[in-house]
Amino acid sequence: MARNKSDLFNKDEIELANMAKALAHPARIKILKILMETNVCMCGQIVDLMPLAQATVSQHLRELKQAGLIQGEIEGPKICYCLNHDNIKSAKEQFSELFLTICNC
Amino acid sequence: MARNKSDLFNKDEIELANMAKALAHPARIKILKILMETNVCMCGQIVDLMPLAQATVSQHLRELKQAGLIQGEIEGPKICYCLNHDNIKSAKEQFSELFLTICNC
DNA sequence: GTCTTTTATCGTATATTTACGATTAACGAT
DNA sequence: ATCGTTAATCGTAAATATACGATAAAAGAC
Repeated sequence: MARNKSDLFNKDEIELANMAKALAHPARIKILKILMETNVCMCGQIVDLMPLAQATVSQHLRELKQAGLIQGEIEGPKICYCLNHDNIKSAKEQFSELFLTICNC
Repeated sequence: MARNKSDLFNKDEIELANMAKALAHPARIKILKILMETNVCMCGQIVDLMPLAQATVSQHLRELKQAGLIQGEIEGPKICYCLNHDNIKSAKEQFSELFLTICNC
């Protein structure tokens, strides 16, 4: 069983689960906050603000990018990361919908 | 590095990440919806509605319980699971706060 | 061209997650 | 006491996530 998740659960559930997975690590939440609250955008600057090695931060950035929560714009040898507001908005709405469904509050 | 996460990230970030992790699987999202939308509450009934084995569903139930999103009340040999509305409300607020922080929308 | 800076990727080790069948435990009914 | 029923747990296999150092790649500066 469970060879191919897309057969077993509906698309909304899978999408939301993926979004939740992207948020399921404190490092990634912190990165999102850094990108919003500071004018930091480069990987190296983020590394300086995090208790993790450069390779690890890069891996987390990739996951956030894959989830669509951030995007990276190449500026010469550096890359300026920024939040993808459209997709964050969409994620926000997906979570809202879930809580609307499961929370009578 | 990263021996003890609690030293490396702040409590809010870790809590939210844990909540996100609890939601980071379509099976668990589906279980929450089932508990809200149907009058099903027993593990066996949930199994019938899911494409997973009883042991696997039980494992997912345990994770939801650990995260505080559901609770189980023993009724003889069965256990009636139900949503923990207080904690779901709290989770909802945590996510809201995150999106308020990272989304200018 | 070569050097420097920046970030991604590789290789790898460890931990966690996910799934299952089989078994156990708990309890009501007989 | 024995028998069903229900759910948890055990044991295990496979996949994924997390972390790191080392290396590679890309691009501007010289």
